[in-house]
Amino acid sequence: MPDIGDLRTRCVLPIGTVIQLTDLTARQIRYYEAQDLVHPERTAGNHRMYSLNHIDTLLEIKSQLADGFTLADIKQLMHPRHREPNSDEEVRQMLRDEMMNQSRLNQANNVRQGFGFRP
Amino acid sequence: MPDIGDLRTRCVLPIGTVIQLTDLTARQIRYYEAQDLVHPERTAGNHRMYSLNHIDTLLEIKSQLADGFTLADIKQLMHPRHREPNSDEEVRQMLRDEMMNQSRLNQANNVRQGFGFRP
DNA sequence: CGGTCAATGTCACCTATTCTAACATCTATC
DNA sequence: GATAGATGTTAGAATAGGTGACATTGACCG
Repeated sequence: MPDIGDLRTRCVLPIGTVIQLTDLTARQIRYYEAQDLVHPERTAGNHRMYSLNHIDTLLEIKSQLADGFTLADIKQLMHPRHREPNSDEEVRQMLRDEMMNQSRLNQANNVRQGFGFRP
Repeated sequence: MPDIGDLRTRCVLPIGTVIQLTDLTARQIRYYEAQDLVHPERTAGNHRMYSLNHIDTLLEIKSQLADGFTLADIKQLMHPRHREPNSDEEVRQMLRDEMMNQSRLNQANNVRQGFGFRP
């Protein structure tokens, strides 16, 4: 009898389902993994399997990308490197740069004024 | 943006996942469907897809089978045919029969005293 | 005991889904 | 225009899943 309680963290969803739930393409999902942003499990046959938390992460990535962030930025935001020299300040600088650098967003459809959090 | 809220009813799990979560075999899962006890959706490519509610149903079936019920019994229990002549009484009689008929359970491992509900 | 039925196992054959790797495209930036 | 980041596309191979048929097991019953 398996433990059904931890469904948020259990990897039960194949990539086809993830495509449906996130509206991302397989290419995108695999690329974000290659960039070290999601880490699905693998079946014995090497097929990726995702959890609901992975879905949330992917939707978050999608949202950040739409806001003009880079995958490298998002990676930093998700895994802040405390204790490493200059890293905190570097991240803050990147965020400041992003907020100043509205060029990407100006061309985009929705011109928003903030990111919901301030460095 | 898909609606992620109704995950209990959304069919997102392939049969391989269902096998893991229920500890049933593919043969059993498909047979219960053939007996009209579960009704998964199908992908465009004809692959079965299950929801969390389907998982619950399958675990319930498994439990009832372990208690000595027949798939036909379980179907009646799940879809009681009200309004049909004698059907209610028939089901009650079946339940009484099951409770009296301990032969199957005696051979089984766990000799239980009740079913949690009484007709 | 031999037959029957419900439930499950197993196998063969076919289709769908996913995998990796490589190359192409598009866009913003320098 | 060259570059880099993000994504599209395609080919070829492997895994996962589908159906259908036949075999097996264990109760039950005359």
